[in-house]
Amino acid sequence: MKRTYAIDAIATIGEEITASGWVQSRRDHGGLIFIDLRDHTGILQLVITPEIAEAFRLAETLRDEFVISADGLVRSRAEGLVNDKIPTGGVEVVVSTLTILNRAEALPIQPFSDAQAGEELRLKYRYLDLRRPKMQKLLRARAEMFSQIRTFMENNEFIEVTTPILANSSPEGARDFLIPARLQPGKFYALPQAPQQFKQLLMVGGVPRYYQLAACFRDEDPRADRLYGEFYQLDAEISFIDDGEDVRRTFDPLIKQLATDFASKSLLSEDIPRISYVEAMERFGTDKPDLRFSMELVDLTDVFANTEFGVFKNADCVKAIRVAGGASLSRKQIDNFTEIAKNEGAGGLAYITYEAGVEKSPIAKFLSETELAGLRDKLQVTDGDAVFFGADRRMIVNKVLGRLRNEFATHFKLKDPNIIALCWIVDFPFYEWDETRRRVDFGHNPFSMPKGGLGSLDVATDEEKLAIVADQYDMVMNGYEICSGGVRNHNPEVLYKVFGLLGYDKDYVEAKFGAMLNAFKYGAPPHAGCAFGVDRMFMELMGESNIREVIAFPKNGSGVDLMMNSPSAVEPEQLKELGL
RNA sequence: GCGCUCGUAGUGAAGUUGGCCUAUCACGCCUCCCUGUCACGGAGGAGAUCGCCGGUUCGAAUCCGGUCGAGCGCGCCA
Repeated sequence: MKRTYAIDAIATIGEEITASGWVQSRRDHGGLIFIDLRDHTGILQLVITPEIAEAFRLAETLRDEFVISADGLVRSRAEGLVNDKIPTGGVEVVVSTLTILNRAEALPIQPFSDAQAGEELRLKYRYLDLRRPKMQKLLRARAEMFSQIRTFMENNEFIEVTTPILANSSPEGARDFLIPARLQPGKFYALPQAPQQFKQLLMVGGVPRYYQLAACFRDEDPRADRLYGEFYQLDAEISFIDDGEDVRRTFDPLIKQLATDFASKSLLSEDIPRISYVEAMERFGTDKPDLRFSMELVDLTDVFANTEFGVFKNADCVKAIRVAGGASLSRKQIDNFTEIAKNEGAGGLAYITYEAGVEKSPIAKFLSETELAGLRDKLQVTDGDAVFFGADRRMIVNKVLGRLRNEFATHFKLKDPNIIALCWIVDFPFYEWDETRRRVDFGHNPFSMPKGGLGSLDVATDEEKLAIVADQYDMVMNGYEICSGGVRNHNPEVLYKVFGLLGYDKDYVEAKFGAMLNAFKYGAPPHAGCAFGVDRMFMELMGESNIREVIAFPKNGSGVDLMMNSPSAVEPEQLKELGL
């Protein structure tokens, strides 16, 4: 007897096989029973006739999702009995022995219905949800992507090193998950937000090229593109390089391969553009631009330098985006976009629509003919377009128009799901202005190298500090940040200095990063690296817009695993043992 | 923490300008019939305190207030 998956039955006509799986459906004709047997390869029709009395008796009791095994002869179906809708529709198995391996109660959700259950129930009964062909496909695709990544890394001489899950709390960054240390009462481990320090220590330890498909843990509120609690990174680091471009060039082929060979998408361009942070903010209003559509921000501050229109006159900066076909937007739709603009900090949303060569707008009458002409010229306006303005402080204008650019692209369906547009955003500012605390703070990773090294840090004013550029870079895929990396700071003097500029003294730095500073005293090579958020990248490559959809057992928005009921209370004895 | 949207049989939806709702439909579930179906078909049946609490009203699934839960966004995420 030969064990067979559903799809393999096609190749075994005339043979006796054993097929196992779930009952997808039972069609009981009284004197003849058909069973659709389902496994991960598809559906196989079983035929049970009353001549085989024992099998027939069992078949009459079958219900959806019973787990069964059937022995029988594979035969071609007669003319007219072929089912063209499934690959195995030309064959069927005449059952000689039927075994019920397990029974199933009536299901709380119907995984195979067109009307899919709500997410809450799908997560609670994830093991049923995972039986759907789509989820089976996603599980296998993720394994395939991981396999291609590992092959690529190994071909490029990276070695995988696993780093501790029980690690230290990191002072910067996200909220930590803390683990009480039983053997060290009063002290705590933390789950790593990323293996950042360990991978740098591997460089000091003489590992030239490290990678890891690393679990990372952050206790921050989730989003549609951000899982709660835990996620995976392709974490990598290379020693003896001091230029981020070397890292970027290393990974360009991998990401292109995943987009084309793995996900069967088209690249917007073979060459992956490098765009500076400042340029990205000016052109797209964001540091993670979706390049599948243009609709760039155009600076009109010059055009309106001498304007009489109050809103523009009083603004530091006036910019606009041209929305092709925007003149067709209804009043109500424009109100919706205005609401979005206001949520991003805009006072309102000025706009002009162009129809039959005439401006139609609540604000056109405040603008001179020269201004209107300059505007048309700079934005290359044609009939049917609409132009939307931002006028405020430069930072707010960029943020508002950047968000609107994205919303308009969604509204006008400019985000082609078959195209992958990649870019690297480079030269992030080392420091950022923290508006709430009214002070300069780290913009990103304090471990990255300021461009220009120690010399660049010889500054005093906040303005000068904010102008320092870090050798730090992100890769962006269709508007999602999928990678972040940098040339690391392997020089203790520079590390003291970058913290010093924020008012932290040597003792603070040593207390927080003692292990790494110590290591750097004994011969640390220059090194650089990056980390890809593989779950988010996988989501976009699969054309999904919710990251939980592509993960086997995700937690919900409140950090709860609805299936396992975690987190949960623990026994008082357990707490006592931990001294809590 | 804040904003927006949502919450109706096991599941997915309709009803939400108060009364015609004794709440509709599909799928699922239960009983019976049926030898070529494949979303099998046919006959019958059970199943909902309309998330929860309170209020307005002669009357609330529907209006109001509160509360709980979910999704999305903001804050947050070096």
